[in-house]
Amino acid sequence: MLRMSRITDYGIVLLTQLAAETAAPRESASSEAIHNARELAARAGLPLPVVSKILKALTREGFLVSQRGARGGYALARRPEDISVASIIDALEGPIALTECGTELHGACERESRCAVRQPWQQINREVRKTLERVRLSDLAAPGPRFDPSRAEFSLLVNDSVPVPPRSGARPAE
Amino acid sequence: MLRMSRITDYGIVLLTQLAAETAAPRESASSEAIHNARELAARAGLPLPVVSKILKALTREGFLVSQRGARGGYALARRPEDISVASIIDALEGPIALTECGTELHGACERESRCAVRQPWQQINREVRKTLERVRLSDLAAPGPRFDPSRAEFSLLVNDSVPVPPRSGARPAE
DNA sequence: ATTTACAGGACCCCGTTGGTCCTCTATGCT
DNA sequence: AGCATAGAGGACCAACGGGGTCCTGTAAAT
Repeated sequence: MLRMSRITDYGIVLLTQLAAETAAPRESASSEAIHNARELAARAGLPLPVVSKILKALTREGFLVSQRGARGGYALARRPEDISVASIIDALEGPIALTECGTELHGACERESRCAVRQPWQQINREVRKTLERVRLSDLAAPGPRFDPSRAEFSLLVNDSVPVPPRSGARPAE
Repeated sequence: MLRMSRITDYGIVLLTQLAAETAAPRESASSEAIHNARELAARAGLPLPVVSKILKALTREGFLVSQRGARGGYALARRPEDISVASIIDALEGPIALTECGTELHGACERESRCAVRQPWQQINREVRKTLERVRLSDLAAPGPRFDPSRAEFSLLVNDSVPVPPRSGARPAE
């Protein structure tokens, strides 16, 4: 169904949690914004090992900064409004492309030179990507009821204490 | 990578072939526009059984009309400009949704009432869907160099005799 | 030194997807 | 009438990838 992988879904949820925290109370720069994997997993209602894996990936990809050792954890590396949903998907899922030949890279499909649908697909992919680029992490985390579809500002309830279980498959963290 | 299934990809290629045929030479209504599965498979460079399966599905879903028996085959049920890419994806792949809770139907995610990212995702899905709805089969099949991203009109070469192998995995039909 | 947490792997199971095949029915042709 | 063609429908299978677990190493705080 035109799906993203679950990992990406989870990743966005986790980043949203961090972003909400960051945005909401104060713009306290440092220590308040750090959260360890266990805590984030619990809040998201996801198994710790999975969350851990995702957080590591997000760190490698530059979305998070990590602090090792006791009292360590993760914090956003950039401001939520500087992180687009498209970039998260790129990082966790590879380049956004509905079809293989939708990628700009050549060679994936051998007879691509004669393919009639290749160019249109690339165009479609660009459109979809633009849509996803307009949506920022701050839009997902924003508590205010801003809501303008064409500008991609969304409203939602951020419930700080009881968060964000994304899918039916999610089991309680342990 | 935010992928569509290969079946859907193939389906769009097949429909595009039919559409190009319909549009290009003349608007001959009837007998010229019918093509059997074997022929379409050969032209697409895809295995016949797979193509057959897809064509059956597209018929069930109302995109094609079929003629059984000798000299039978398939033809477009509607005009190419009345068929959106979104509707094809819907038919072959289920509802367009990046995440499960992106669907409008409830109950998929048990704790959806408290989920912070649900509403934004629904919005995002609607945006993506709108993009895919603007693209019509006629845009994919059109030989002319119309090209206006914002209006979703695309240019491409339609090579009539040697067509449209979609992916690297495709083997010659037999 | 001990404990807490992240880093980076290896590993494995299960579902989905793509692909095949077989039988039945409808239609055209001779 | 009978044969050949072509779609309908469904069972079945095999490969791949995703998501989930676990283990070992290292950094930092107390």
